[in-house]
Amino acid sequence: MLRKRLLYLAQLSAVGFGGYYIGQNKEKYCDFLYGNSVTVDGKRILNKPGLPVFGTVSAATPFVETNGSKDRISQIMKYGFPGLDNVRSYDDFVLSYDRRNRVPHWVFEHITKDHIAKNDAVDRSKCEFHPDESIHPFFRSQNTDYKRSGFDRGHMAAAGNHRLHQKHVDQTFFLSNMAPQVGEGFNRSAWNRLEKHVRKLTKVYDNVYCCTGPLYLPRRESDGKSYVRYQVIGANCVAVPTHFYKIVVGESSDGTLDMEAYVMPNQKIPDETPVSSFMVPPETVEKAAGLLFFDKIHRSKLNRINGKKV
DNA sequence: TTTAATGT
Repeated sequence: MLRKRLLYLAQLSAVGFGGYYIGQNKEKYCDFLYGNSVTVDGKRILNKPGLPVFGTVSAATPFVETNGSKDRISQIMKYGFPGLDNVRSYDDFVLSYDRRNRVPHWVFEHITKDHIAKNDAVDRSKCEFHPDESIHPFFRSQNTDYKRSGFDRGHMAAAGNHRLHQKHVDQTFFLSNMAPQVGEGFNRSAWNRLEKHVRKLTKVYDNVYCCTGPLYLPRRESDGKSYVRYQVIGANCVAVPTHFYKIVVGESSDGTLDMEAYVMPNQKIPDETPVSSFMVPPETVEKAAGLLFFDKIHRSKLNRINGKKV
């Protein structure tokens, strides 16, 4: 049974990332992206989202007081930490900003029927893209960075998920919520279809929780070595991600939870490609992004992952 | 329908 599940996950991996290499070899180019188990004290543990194998609080967390060492920490860090995670809370979504790449690390949304219902008081065409003044000017992206770059200012928290108030949609137009996306064939089609799929989940689930962000995946080059290679645009060198991920949890009225995870390459994707072909095991995204998603979810509440009973 | 850029 376990063997069968591992095989299933391996197949999903091949399908999901195959999109990046359509018609090319499907050879693994970075083993850690595909691993679905970890070794702790010599024991192999199958990764499962929602199972914080290592605990959620790092031993290096600067705010944990142990044996009166707090004073030492404040001595060392007297003149400030170089960075924490730059979390920004807006009225209807939350994000963590990647100051190095001038795009989000992750964007979190809670979506219900109400949030996406038709609302004449809300008009997307009134919205304008604005630089986010809450980001330090060194790390802030500007409209000029995107202008004539060939890339769309692609929403991470989708405008269509925030139709409760005009103010909510407006806030999704901060450039801190954007990443450069291929326009035709991606943002305006395949990625848009994925966003619509997520909105449709509110027909099935009372509550939908959605985390979205960029990935910079390594690929094998002709010398046989793996490199992470991505374009940067504009005077502020805004990173063009190689891929984007979306991890969704649907919560039913009885409290049971279903999870779906997707990775799509930031490139023109044939229109007929079904959204489901971009499904990947959630832990694959976690390893690639360096993030843990929904790690407060208790295993007993998790019903399905990517449509498969767990 | 929703996703956007470009040129005037």
